[in-house]
Amino acid sequence: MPELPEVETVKRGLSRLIVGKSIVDVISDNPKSFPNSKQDVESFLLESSVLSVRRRAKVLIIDLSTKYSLVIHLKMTGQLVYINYDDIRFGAGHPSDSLVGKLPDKSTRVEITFSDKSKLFFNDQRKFGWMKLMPSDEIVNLPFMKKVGPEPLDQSFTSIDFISRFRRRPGTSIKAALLDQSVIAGVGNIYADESLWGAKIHPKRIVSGLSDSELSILYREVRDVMNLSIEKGGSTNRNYVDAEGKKGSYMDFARVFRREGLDCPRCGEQIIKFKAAGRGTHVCPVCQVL
DNA sequence: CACTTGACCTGTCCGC
DNA sequence: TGCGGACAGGTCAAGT
Repeated sequence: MPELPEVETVKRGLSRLIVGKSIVDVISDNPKSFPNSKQDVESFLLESSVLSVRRRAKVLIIDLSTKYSLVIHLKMTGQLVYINYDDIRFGAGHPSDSLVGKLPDKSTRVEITFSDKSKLFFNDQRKFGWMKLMPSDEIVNLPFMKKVGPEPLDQSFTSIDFISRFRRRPGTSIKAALLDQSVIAGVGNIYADESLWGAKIHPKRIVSGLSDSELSILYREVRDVMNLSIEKGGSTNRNYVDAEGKKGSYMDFARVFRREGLDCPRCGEQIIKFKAAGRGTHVCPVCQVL
């Protein structure tokens, strides 16, 4: 899933839905998805309550009253879906109504129950994702957190910052650099292709060959595309759903991603697909030249 | 050192 | 309908 806009959408949903709730039970089916000792779970997760939900890059952080946090990476197919059975019984009409009776399913890796009987399901078809319990103040020491680049949507993150970060990777392709989380945080395959199309830059161009002005346009595109996607609730390419099980609609607005064979919305040429930086890559061959 | 490729898993889709 | 292979939103380890 889950690039920055999708994780941000889940974060906003969970902030609204689970802050203040107390955890009373946890079931997990897979040690890779939930690599926590029974002792830690009993001491720091059960009977704790949720203080806040945060996001850094594509990582979600649920802070608990025990000064521990659940650190969660959804990787490709992870979902976090909350269901409040009382809301449904009383006819509050939440989107998650349609999921009642469907979860847990065979992709459910962790099921967290709150004191009001509502539940949070961590589903992950491919089992790449994980949900790790750790002391809140140790999160910054995780290797990923130490190396991850700045948040591109932060107010304080300027085009000057963007350009100087990319200048540190002069020899690589612009698509590989965009996907590299240590350059800037949160861009994945969808938004890399979408923003490169917006900036009229071919994904295989080498960073050193790009002008400051081109990088500055790319900076704006990255931010515009991800802000638009957050507004649309993210992209549901395959598995992604938000905290209430709803799909995101950014794919309806995508200009190149998964649109191979269709017309470029700018010039009408057919979109093509090939492999770049090891990933399926979508390009308008007229707007984006090597 | 900088950069690229393979592995981690399961499910789906496409061609034979 | 069945089967093999390619491919899928991310990140790390191992390779060049």
